[in-house]
Amino acid sequence: MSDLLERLRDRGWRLTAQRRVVAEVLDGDHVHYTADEVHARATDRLPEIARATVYNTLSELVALGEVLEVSTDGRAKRYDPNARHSHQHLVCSRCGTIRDVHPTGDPLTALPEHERFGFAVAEATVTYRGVCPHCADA
Amino acid sequence: MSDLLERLRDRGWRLTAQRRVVAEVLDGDHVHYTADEVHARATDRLPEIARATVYNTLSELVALGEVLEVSTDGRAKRYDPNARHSHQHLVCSRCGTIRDVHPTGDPLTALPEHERFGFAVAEATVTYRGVCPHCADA
DNA sequence: ACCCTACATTGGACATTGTCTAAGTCAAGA
DNA sequence: TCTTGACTTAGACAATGTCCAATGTAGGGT
Repeated sequence: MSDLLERLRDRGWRLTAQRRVVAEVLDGDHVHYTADEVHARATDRLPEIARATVYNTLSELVALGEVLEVSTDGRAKRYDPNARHSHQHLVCSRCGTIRDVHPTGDPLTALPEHERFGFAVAEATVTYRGVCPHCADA
Repeated sequence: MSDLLERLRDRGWRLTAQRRVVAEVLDGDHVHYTADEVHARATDRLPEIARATVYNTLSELVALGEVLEVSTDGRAKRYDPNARHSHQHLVCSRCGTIRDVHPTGDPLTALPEHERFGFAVAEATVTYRGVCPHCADA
């Protein structure tokens, strides 16, 4: 993620202070912030950044394939900067904590041809749910 | 689904016209309506049913395990009456159409112990995405 | 180094989806 | 039939996301 800004500039992205800050907030693995969480953290570094700019920038990063959009609970979408390594998610059914996980095999192969109904199936996302160790104690 | 109302009455559910209508709308397999779609269809049969009642009734049906809540796109949740047979979903990435599908094997077994991070993993939901035949033509 | 200008940002209104509450209504048991 | 606690209602409110016109600015051209 550290050379993200260079990759984006190479693709003709105009580099503004706002975009830099959003990218910095998402830097680091295993982060799954909502748009408003990104906005709150961005505001720490650039106090007047607008909510709409955060939404715009996140959408662009998703469109460029640099960030994944994850919606595990029907509430706010979360943004996952770990887009370069295929993975799935494990979600705590109590507190909502998310971890990246790596199941074995390719889930696409589990869907037989006669269950595809003529769709050009391109992707399979798996969400595992269970109680995390922290919530199990409480 | 046809004996749903009897099962619910056996569990002490108070049977009102509103609840009956919501259950009737969800009757039939392979239906994946949003709450507002359920409300629109319920209104055809019972013009003054309130939106809140539809939301309440759907939540109760989910809590009772009679209906599944599905959120495939971060937009409105959809309600799936096919809760009695385990299945997954295939979603068109253009038009959002949803089909029930039955992959082979159990996706839970694909998550090794060392990838569970101490979670008591209880469930795995898989969403397949691709372009449906209808959208491929257009 | 300084302009241009196309693209980005801003703030706030608006849209969608879902939740809550207080007051009125009714299903079902006695 | 009466009673009562559960159900329904309407509308305000909350959370999340989108849109727009006005303003600002990054980066190329000179």
